[in-house]
Formats: sequence, structure tokens, C-alpha cells
Amino acid sequence: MAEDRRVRRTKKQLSDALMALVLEKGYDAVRVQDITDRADVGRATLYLHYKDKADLLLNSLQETIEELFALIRENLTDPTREELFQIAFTHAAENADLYRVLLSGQGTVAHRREVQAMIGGHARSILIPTFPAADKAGIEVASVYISGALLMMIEWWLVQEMPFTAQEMAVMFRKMVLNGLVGLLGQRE
Amino acid sequence: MAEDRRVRRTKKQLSDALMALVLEKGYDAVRVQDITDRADVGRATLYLHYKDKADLLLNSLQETIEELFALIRENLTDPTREELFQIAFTHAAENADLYRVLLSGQGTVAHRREVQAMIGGHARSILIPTFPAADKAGIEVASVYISGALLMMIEWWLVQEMPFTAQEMAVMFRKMVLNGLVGLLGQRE
Amino acid sequence: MAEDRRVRRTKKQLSDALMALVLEKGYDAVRVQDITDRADVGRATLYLHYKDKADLLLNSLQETIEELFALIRENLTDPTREELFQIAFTHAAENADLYRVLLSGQGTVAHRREVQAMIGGHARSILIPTFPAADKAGIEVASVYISGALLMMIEWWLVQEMPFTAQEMAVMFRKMVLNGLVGLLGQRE
Amino acid sequence: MAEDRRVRRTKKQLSDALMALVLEKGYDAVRVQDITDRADVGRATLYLHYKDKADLLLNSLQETIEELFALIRENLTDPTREELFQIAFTHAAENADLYRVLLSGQGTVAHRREVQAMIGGHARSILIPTFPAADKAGIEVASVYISGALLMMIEWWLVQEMPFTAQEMAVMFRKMVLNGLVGLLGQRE
DNA sequence: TCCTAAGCGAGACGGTACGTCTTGTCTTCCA
DNA sequence: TGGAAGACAAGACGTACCGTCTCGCTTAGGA
Repeated sequence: MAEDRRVRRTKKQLSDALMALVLEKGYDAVRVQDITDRADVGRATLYLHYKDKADLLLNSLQETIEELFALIRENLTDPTREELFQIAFTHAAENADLYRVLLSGQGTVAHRREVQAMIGGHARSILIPTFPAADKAGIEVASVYISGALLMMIEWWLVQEMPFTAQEMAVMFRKMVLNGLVGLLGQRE
Repeated sequence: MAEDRRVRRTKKQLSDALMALVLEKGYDAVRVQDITDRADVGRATLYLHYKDKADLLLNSLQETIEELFALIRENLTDPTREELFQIAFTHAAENADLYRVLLSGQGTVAHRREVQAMIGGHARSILIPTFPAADKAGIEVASVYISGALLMMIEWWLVQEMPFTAQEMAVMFRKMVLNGLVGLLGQRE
Repeated sequence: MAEDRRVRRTKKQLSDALMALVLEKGYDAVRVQDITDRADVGRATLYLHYKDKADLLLNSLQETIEELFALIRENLTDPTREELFQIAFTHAAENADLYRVLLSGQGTVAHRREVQAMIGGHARSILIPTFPAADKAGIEVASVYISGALLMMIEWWLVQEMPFTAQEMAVMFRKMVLNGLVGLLGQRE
Repeated sequence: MAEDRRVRRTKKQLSDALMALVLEKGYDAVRVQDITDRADVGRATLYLHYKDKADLLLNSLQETIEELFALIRENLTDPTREELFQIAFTHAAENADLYRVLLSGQGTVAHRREVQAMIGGHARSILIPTFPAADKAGIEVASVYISGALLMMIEWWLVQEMPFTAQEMAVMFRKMVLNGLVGLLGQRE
């Protein structure tokens, strides 16, 4: 029932090859032949397991994205922990290459939007109880603002080869964001 | 020597066709033939005036981007005016379709980065005198943060079909940003 | 040592499937997968017993062709019997489907040539003593003529679903051929 | 309106390349890439003018086949000329390579049948007035016999590098055929 | 009765060719 | 002379088959 060991190996090779190539020359410039050459696999084999190059990328990102989502969801369940930012920066550092691909915006615009929406939703669900006096629109604007800015910062941080620790980034980000929210949404409960 | 009237007409048709098509189906899905068909022009004609599809897009965005840059630069010259945010939101509203293309991140990742860098530079040049006590790194982080978040907000705003006025957006954005900066960079002069 | 009963069964199924499929859609259009599907056998199994599709066809035709060759050889040994034509038409009728495949000229051009050469050789060995006055070239032409025409007639006869008996075909063929030979090669001994 | 000179040149190159390659290694073994390489043309260009390799072959043979058909038809109109055989052998000699391809039976089985049917029809229309006493079936058999044998002889003759002149071949063929017909169909009018 | 070897189904895989699509260049001819 | 029409080379795409292979399962026949 479980997937063949060989198959899993092939898929991993393809995934690794794609990630490396995207970082080298950008998603669009990567040819299917490039991927299969580097993965030491016949070109047709890629199509045996994936619809096309985009499908391979999706599946390659999927697992790690799911992991991030799981972290976010878990964090959501336990409202005493508000370390979303720290979690995100740490997870990004641990999966730096993958995040570089995900955030580079080449062939992954859709995935990036998905991730941002997820983070935005999480932010909203924390903002609502934290700023009960705020109006709907303010909350909406704030969550878009936070999620977008967070990804932006992670992207910049990774591109700069992480000049700060995840901890430092999270602290700076919190400072900027929290004070800003008070300004926009009023005093916290 | 001045460009032929016919030529200008042809270029405009090509530009309009591209912009419309990108909004309809995304940059990548647009074929050169699609553009020239809609522009009622031979396919070879596009190559008569532009290097390729990307070059046409660049030229189509250029003029308005230059305009934005001019606005930013002008604002920079006169340090008493800090209405960068208002200016940006207003300019975006006035060129909504073009901004939608520019920010959609399809085929325009490079242009978006360029614009963001420009805005970031402007932000930096305002932040430095405003927060003289802040360290370099803080300033850097803050300017990336601001420029990225600004474009993110504009994108969201346009996608939502502008549920607030440019004025309102600018006010909200300022509230979030300025308080945040104080948190991060210390008290203003 | 003797071939497994199972193996023999598998081979027969493959052979039957191929013959049926060739008659249905022509040799070229038959896929290996088609054959093994119809034979209810794994695709790899065909390669377990045959080099490829052509080899399977060869082996399928072989037995019956050998039979025909044996008939011809036997006929050759006994020079009093000149019923080659009758024998050929009868044998064709008894193995109609196989002959249809053999003569259809799809993937079997080589086999057809082989059969024709065999018949031609037989014809030559009868013509030489029968027309001692004839020159070499005339004999050569005549034997090609006879063998080619014979296969042609058999093919037409089978395609037409045998509108005459083998006996009738042989008689007509003899009439045409023998008189013709006298015209070409001179009076018989 | 008339076909572009360039196009005509390209088509000729493709046609020539195909004919040469078929003679070298047989129709089935010829790859589209082989053809376009030899024709000094992009692979896609073949598909610009023809559906596929078979279509190219058809079109390459067509013209000469039409020529033969025209010769046959013309011969039919003038009943005093019965030199069909001579015409066929001569035409074959003049277009030896093309006939070699046509009769080799590789990828051209259908075309060969077509040509044979045409010749058979012609033979029938000559046989009927010539042997008014003969029955339908006899005429049918005779015309298949003649047309098949004629092509067979031409094929053999070309493969043997034409050891006789077209004139000689025609004479031999006539001798064999005519006497044979009298045997089968009764005395001529 | 077990066990061992062969036949076999399933299907991954490398490879080759296919026919299609799109791009950017070029040439010819028209207004 | 600018542009339309469209042939063309180049090269990537996704698909179809091929012949090879490895993996287990089954099924006799001999120990």
C-alpha cells in the first residue's frame, strides 16, 4: 500500500533538483529536461508522478507548507502562546531554501498568496479578542498588513543571508507591529 | 525625427492590448499572438518596436512608474511634506489597472522590486533624520518593512476594489506605521 | 525439459491475440499492450518468450509456413505430381486467417518475400526440365512471374472471401499460366 | 496565389530526402528528424506542409502516380493502342526510384493497392471487348492476375537493376499474359 | 509436506519519437 | 517606408510506446 521505496527516492531526487535549479536560475528558466538530468532520471518519469513542472513544485512545497500550517494551527489552539512571529522566522530559517523559492514569487505567486491568507486568518483570530473595540474593517486591514509585512520581512531576511537571528527578527517585528496596532485599533484589553 | 503618428498609435494599441490581457488571464498565459490580434496588428510588428513581450510590458509600465518616481523624488526634495503614503495611494487609484498589473507579480516581479527599492530608499532618507538615535540595522529593517507593507496594502486595496478612499488608507497606514516605528526606533526628535 | 504446459498456453494466447488484432486493425496499429491485454497476460511476459512483436508474428506464422514448405518440398521430390497450385490454394483455404495476415503485407513483407522465393525456386525446378529449350533469363522471369502471380491470386481470393473453390482457382490459374509459358518459353517437351 | 517559390523548394527538399532515406533504410526506420535534417529544414516545418511522414510520402508519390494514371487513361481512350505494358515498364524505368519505393511495400501498401486497382480496371475494360464470350468471373480473375503480375514483374525488374530493356520486358510479359488469357477466356474475337 | 525454482502480473524506469506550440527572425509584397 | 502575412529554425512541451528491470505472488515438482 505504502509507496514504493524506489518511487519515493525518485520523487525526492526530482524535488531536490527542482528546488536547486529554481534557486540557481529562477523557476521560469528551468526546463523539465534540466530537472530530470540533475535528478538522474528519464524525462518521462517526471510525468509519471506529476502533471508538470508546476505540480512538482507544488508537491515539493506542500509538505513544508503543511508543517507551517500545522504550527500555526497548533499555536492558535493555545491562546496563551502568541509567538507566531518567532515560530514563523524559526521555521523559515530551518527551511531557508524552500522559503526562498516560495517567496521569490517565481511560479509560486499562488502559493505565496495561500500562505499569506493563512497567516492573515490566524492574525485576525488573535486580533479580534485582543482589540474588541476595533471595527471590522480595521481588523481586516490590520491582518492583511501583518501577514504581508511578515512575509516581506522573512523574504528580505533570507535574501540578506539572515543578518539577525530569528529571535531578533521576531522581536523587531513585534515592536513595529504591536505599537502600530495600538495606534490603529485602540488600546488593548 | 519625431515618432510617426501611426507608430505611436500602433504602440498604444499594443500596450493597451497587453494590459487588458494580463488582467484577464495573467502575464504568463498571454501569447504574443494574443496581443497583436487584439491590437489588430501583425505579429512581427511587435518585434519592430519592442524586444519582446517583457519589453512591451516594461515600456507600458515605465511612463507611469516614472511619474510615481517623480512624485516621490519631488516629495523628497521638500522635507516638510511627508505625505508619501497619501501620494502613493492616490497615484495607485488614478492608475488602478496598471498598478494591478504591476503588483500582481506575474512577469513583473523585477519591476515590483524596483519600485519597492525606490520607496524603501525614500523611507530611509526620511527615517534617518527623524530617528537620529536609531542604529543602521534598525533603519534598514524599518524601511524594508514600510515599503513592502505599503505595496502589499495597495495591492490588497485594489484587489478589493478600493473599499476605502485613498485618504482613509493613508491615515490607517500612517497610524500603523508611525507608532510601530517609535516602538522599534525610539522616540522621534 | 519439455516446455511447461503453462508456457505453451501463454504462447498460444499471445499468438492468437496477435493474429486477431492484426486482422482487426493491421500489424502496425497493434500495440504490445493490446496483445498482452487480449491474451490476459502481463506486458513483460511477451518479452519473456519473444524478442518483440515481430518475433511473435514470425513464430506464429512459422509453423504453418513450414507446413507449406514441407508440402512444396514433398511435391518437388515426386516429379509426377505437378499439383503445386492446387496444394497452395487448398493450404491457403485451410489456414485462411494466417494467409490473410501473411499476404496483407503489413509487417510481413519479409515473410512474404521468403515464401515467394520458395515457391519461385520450386517453379524453376519444374520449368527447367519442362522447357529444356528455354534460356536462363526466360526461366528466371517465368518463375518470378508465376510465384508472384500465385500469391497475388491467393490474396485476392481470400480477401473476396473465396468466391471459388480451391479446385476452381487452381484450374483457372493453370490455364493462364501454362499457356502463357508456352508462349514465352516455347513448346513443352 | 501560386505557391511561394520558397515553399515549393522546401517541399521538394523534403520529398527528395524522404525518397532517398526510404531507399536507404526502409520507410519504417526513417525518422521525421532524419528527413528534416537531410532536407536542411526545421522539424516543425514538415508539419507545416504535411500531416505527417505518411502524408509527405503520399504527396511525393502522388504526382508521378497521377502521371501514370494519365498515361493509362489516355491509352484507354485510343483503343487501337494496346501498349499498356510497354508504357508501364517505360514509365517505371523513367521513375525508377519512386517505383522502387512504391512497390517496396513499406508504408505504401495502400498506394500499391490503389495503383493495382487502377491498372486492373484498365485491364478489365480491354478484356471485355476482346473476349466477349468470357464470363464475368473469368474477366475479374484475369484482370487481378494481370495487374498483380505486372507490378510484381516491374518490382523484380527494378530490384534486379533492369537486366532487360523496357521493350523486352513488355514483350515477355505480353507473351505470357496473352496466351494465358486465351487459355482461360477462350479465343479472341 | 515443505521448499525451491520458474512463470507471471504489476508497474517503475530510461529512452526515443511523436505532433504541437510559441518565439523571434526574415522575406515578400502591398498601400 | 511601415506594416501584414506567413515561412522558417529552434527548441520545449506533454504523450505514447518500447524493451528492461525489479518486486512479490503463485504454483508445480522434487526432496
